[in-house]
Amino acid sequence: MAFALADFMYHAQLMASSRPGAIGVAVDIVALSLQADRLAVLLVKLKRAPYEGRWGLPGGRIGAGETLEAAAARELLEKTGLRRELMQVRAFSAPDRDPAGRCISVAFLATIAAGDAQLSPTSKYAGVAWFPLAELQRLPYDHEVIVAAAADRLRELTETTAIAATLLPPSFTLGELQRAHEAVLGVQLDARNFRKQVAERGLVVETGEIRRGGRHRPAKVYRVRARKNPAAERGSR
Amino acid sequence: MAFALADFMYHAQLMASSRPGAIGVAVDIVALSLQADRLAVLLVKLKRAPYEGRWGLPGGRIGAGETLEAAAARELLEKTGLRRELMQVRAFSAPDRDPAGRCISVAFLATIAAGDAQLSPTSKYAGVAWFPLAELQRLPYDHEVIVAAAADRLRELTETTAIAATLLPPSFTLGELQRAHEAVLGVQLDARNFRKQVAERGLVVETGEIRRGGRHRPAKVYRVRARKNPAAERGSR
DNA sequence: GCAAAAGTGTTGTCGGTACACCCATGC
DNA sequence: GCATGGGTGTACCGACAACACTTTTGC
Repeated sequence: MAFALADFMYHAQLMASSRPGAIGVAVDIVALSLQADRLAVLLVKLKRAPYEGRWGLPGGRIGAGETLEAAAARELLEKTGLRRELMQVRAFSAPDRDPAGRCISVAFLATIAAGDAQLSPTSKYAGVAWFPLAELQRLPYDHEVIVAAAADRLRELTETTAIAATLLPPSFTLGELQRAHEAVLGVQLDARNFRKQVAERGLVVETGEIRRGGRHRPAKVYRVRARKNPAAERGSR
Repeated sequence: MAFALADFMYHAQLMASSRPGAIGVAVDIVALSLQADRLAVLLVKLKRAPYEGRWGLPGGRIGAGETLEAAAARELLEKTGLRRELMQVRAFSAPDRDPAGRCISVAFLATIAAGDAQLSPTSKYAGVAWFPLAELQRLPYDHEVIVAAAADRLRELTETTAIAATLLPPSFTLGELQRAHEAVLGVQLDARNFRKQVAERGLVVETGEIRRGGRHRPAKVYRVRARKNPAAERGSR
């Protein structure tokens, strides 16, 4: 009986690993932040062959009872100590993307506030560091493509929402917000137009505080406003 | 013998779905088309427990050497005989979304031209049919959420691209294109503004043909223009 | 001739962009 | 006093929305 069971288990496992359904499912996290007013991505020293020791995106297999979103949040927490809402970017599934075996990966985007970017890596990872996007080295797996897709998504969102504020501390000046937008979009913005639009859209509200520092006029401090309802009427086109 | 094999398969499947690393990976296809000027989704009679016999999205596990995109294209081909480019929507991964065992699914959107909507189901599926989105019944799994997400994606794309033309035959009149946009967006459009914008964006070109039919003035026939480069300069905001 | 869809222009509004100067402070 | 970033208003333009009538055909 015991033998029969072991035999069954063995075959079941063979079936499982050779069956088309037995494909690894992982998440990769593209955590973006501002470092010296430049967009930077969080990379970790990988521990798994064949890329052990190289810098790559944090990530890993999803757990049995876990959604992809939960797995991504867990991985981010383990590697950085940060809890964040993550946005799905898309799935990457080239059969040869992981030389260690078939594994698809769903990429997630996380925005990290500048103040939180001081890392508290756990013992699990020796190295965790920010790398400016503009001068990114070659990355293992298909991580370069994933980073590019996530950055594109952030750009799209920045053009219509206040997501760039999540790259800043809870309160910030309009100058800081403008520099965040510029870093994400990769363009220079006109201060007057930028302020006008931020005001019109009602994305931020004044806190009443004033921040002074540097040899210049003090700046009003703002925070993001609780999301306005985006349900807008659609007109004719 | 046949019984033993079936029994073994059943247990192997149970095993596979209970192993942490062995999470099923599937695709679901949301094929959208126009039926009588209304947006409709392709559903098939499911064959797998516990929803056998119910209508649901076509889909299935991905193969060992297959990308998600290839799997989605294959499933669509198998169920409808149609070859189409598919767009990723997003991944759905609630642990309990499939009562038969842990399985994440990546949803794909396909647009089917009205002329191709005559189905040629293979013997593999008894039932394949179009269902108007507006009056969709309850669907098994999380298919309702998936359909909604795909329809949203189609709406977004319709507002900026000529994707709605892919719901039509290769050549079409502007009236047909307008009705396609209206069906997708769920609003009435102004004919003059619609034509003006289509012309300005250069999304379509005249074929030179004239289509006459019905007791009214004949219409010029158009086809989509090879994609204009969407690389546009970004201005200040 | 009449029903039915095709086809066509103008006007007002609004959002986006370009552009230049004064303000408050630290040094 | 000067360097630095904060803060403000106006004018032009292009995109979008609203709006009505003539054209061509089938019946």
